[in-house]
Amino acid sequence: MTFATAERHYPAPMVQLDSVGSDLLKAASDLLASDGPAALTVRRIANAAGVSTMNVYSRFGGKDGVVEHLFIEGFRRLAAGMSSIAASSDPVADLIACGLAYRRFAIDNPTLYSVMFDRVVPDYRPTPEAHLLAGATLGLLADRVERAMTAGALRSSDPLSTAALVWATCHGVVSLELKEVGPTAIDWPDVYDRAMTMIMTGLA
Amino acid sequence: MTFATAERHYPAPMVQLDSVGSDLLKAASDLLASDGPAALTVRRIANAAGVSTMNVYSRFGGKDGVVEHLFIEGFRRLAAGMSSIAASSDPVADLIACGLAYRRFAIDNPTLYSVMFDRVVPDYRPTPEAHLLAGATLGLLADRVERAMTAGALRSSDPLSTAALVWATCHGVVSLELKEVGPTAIDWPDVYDRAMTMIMTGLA
DNA sequence: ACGTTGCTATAACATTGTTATCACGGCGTC
DNA sequence: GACGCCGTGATAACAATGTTATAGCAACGT
Repeated sequence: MTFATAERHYPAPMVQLDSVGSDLLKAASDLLASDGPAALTVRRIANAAGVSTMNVYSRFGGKDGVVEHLFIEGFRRLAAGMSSIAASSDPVADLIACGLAYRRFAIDNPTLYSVMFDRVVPDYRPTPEAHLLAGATLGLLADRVERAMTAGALRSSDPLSTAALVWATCHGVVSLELKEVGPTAIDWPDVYDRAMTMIMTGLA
Repeated sequence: MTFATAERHYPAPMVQLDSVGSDLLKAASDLLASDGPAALTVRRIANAAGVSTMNVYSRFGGKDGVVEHLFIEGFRRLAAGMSSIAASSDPVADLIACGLAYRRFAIDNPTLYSVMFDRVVPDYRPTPEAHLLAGATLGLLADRVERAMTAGALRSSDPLSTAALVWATCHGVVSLELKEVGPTAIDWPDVYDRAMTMIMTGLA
C-alpha cells in the first residue's frame, strides 16, 4: 500500500465469502479487538487464520481490502443497531433510542469504531462504495428525523443536515470518551444524555 | 516504537530547543501538512531538515517524540486561539466565539488536528504531560463556562462536565466535516452554528 | 494418461523504526 | 603546542512491515 503501487482498487464487492476469507476476516477482527490496530499485520492475520499471507492478497487485494471489510462490517452493525429500534408513537423518543444504540455500538466495538472514524490504519481511504454505505447509515437517521418532523415533534428543516447534527453530537461525545482526553473525573454517560436531550429540545 | 523496545519515555520536557531540533520540528510539521501522516517518516523528516536520522533520536528519542511535540504544539495553538477571545460583558457570546475559534483552528490545521484527536500515528500514546496539557485546554473552556454561570447567563452545573459537553459538540461536528463522511451536500458551517446555538440555549 | 490451469506457500524486495559502529572535531592536560 | 579523551553525528546494520515474484502442487479437461 505505502510502497510499490500508488493507486489501485480492491477486487469487486465480493458478495460471497470463501471459508478461508471469512476465517481471515474473523482473525483480523479478533486481532484488532484484542491487540489494537498496530497488531493488524498481514502476516499475523494469516497466521491467526492458519493460512499463508498470499491469501490476503488473492482474496482482498491487500491489507487495505481487509480494513475495508472491517469498515463496512462496522457500519453494517451500526445500522443494524439503529434499525432495531422500532418506530413508536413518540418519534423523538425513537431518536433518543437511536442515539443510545449509537453509543452502545461505539462502546462495545471501540476498535471497530476507530477504524470507521479515526484514521487508525495509516493510509486507508474508504472506497466510494464504503463511503456510500456510510452515507446510507446517515440516511437511516435522516428518515427518523423526517418522520419526527412530519409528526410535528421536531421543527421542520432539512432532514439530512439535521440528522448530521444529531450524529455529530453523538459522535463528538463518544469520541472524546473513547480517547480519554481530559481528566477522568468526567461522567461521560451523563454528558451524553445531556447532549442528546439538549439537541432534541433545541430541535423541537 | 513498534519493534525493539516496548516501553520507554522520551527525553525530559526539553524546554529549550536546539536549532537543529526546531528545524526538525518544522520539517515534520510541513511534511505532515503537505503529504499527510503516511509521509511522516524519520528519514524524510531528517532529509527535509538537512541532517541525518540520528538527530531525531538524540533530540526526541524517536519518531514518537516528534509526534508528541506536534501534539503539544497543536494544543498550544488551540489554547492560544481560544485565549485570544477577550472576556466581554456577554459570557455566552464569548463561549460561542471560543467555539468558532475552535473550528477555525481545526480547519486551518487539519493534519495537526488529526494528530491530536484521531490516532493517526499508529501506536503513539500521549505521555502524561501531554495528557495534562490537553486537560488544561479543557480547563480553559471550563473557566469561561464557570464565568458564564456565575454571571447567571448559564444554568449552574458542574463547569468541567459542561465544558466537556461544549467541547464534544464542537469536536463532533468539525470531526465529521474533516473526515468527509456522508454526502457532500451537507452545509457543515451551518450545522456547526446550529449545534453551538442549540447547546448554548439548552444550557441557559 | 497427459498437459494445462489455478491456487498456495515460500522466498525476495523496498521501506519503515531503531540500534550499533565508527570517524571526526573540540576540549583538557602535560 | 602536541596528545589523549569524549561526545556528537553520519553511515551502516537489524528486525519487521506491505507487497510482489517464483515455484510447486493438485485438480480438472481432453
